[in-house]
Amino acid sequence: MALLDLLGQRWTLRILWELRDGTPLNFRQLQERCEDISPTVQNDRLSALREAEIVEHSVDEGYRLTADGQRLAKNLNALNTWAEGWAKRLVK
Amino acid sequence: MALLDLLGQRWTLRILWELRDGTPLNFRQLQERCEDISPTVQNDRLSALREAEIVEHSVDEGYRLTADGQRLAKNLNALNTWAEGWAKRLVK
DNA sequence: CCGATGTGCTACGTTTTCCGTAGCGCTTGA
DNA sequence: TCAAGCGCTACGGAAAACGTAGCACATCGG
Repeated sequence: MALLDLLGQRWTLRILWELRDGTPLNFRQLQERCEDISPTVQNDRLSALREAEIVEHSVDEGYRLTADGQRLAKNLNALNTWAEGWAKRLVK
Repeated sequence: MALLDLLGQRWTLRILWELRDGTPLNFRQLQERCEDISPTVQNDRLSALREAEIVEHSVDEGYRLTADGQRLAKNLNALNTWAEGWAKRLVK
């Protein structure tokens, strides 16, 4: 599972999470959303995601998911649905 | 998303991946499956996953997914289905 | 032309995390 | 009694991430 190597790095999932709804974000917008990410790591992750053709960069719009990336994002949404129920059960 | 903090650590996804089919593994078996994980980190992750009630430990059987964990694992399987097609597209 | 602003991105010293190896304390079976 | 297996930990070195500052470039108003 090469995917696990990619996703199992700090911030990778978070970046995909912030891009999941399809609206493009530029470098600094993404940085704000991710709150405490350093630009160094952000760029590392974006490079890897672009290499993997999950994220693409348009000069005038910013970073956004590719078609593949959007399919992946759907899985993240499913994951989130699960996580909401899980979080409730944990608190109780 | 507290879940992302948990999953976005090295080895966490991999551990879940190795436990996904439901058969329990003990500490050393899991270590073999994960190949290069150090016991320190393995124990850190297992502790966190047990805290989150995603993984549980039975003395005579080993580590296995909880009911919640199995629901999570289904999402991982879906992710894997996606990843297989994705990997093919990348190579071409 | 010239500064102000916004872009993606990088340099670099510090901090945090992870790794690798060895081995502990405990239980079980011969 | 003692060897083997269990979960797990100590600890020094290596790797990754962080935080801050700022670069090079493009655009736009004056």
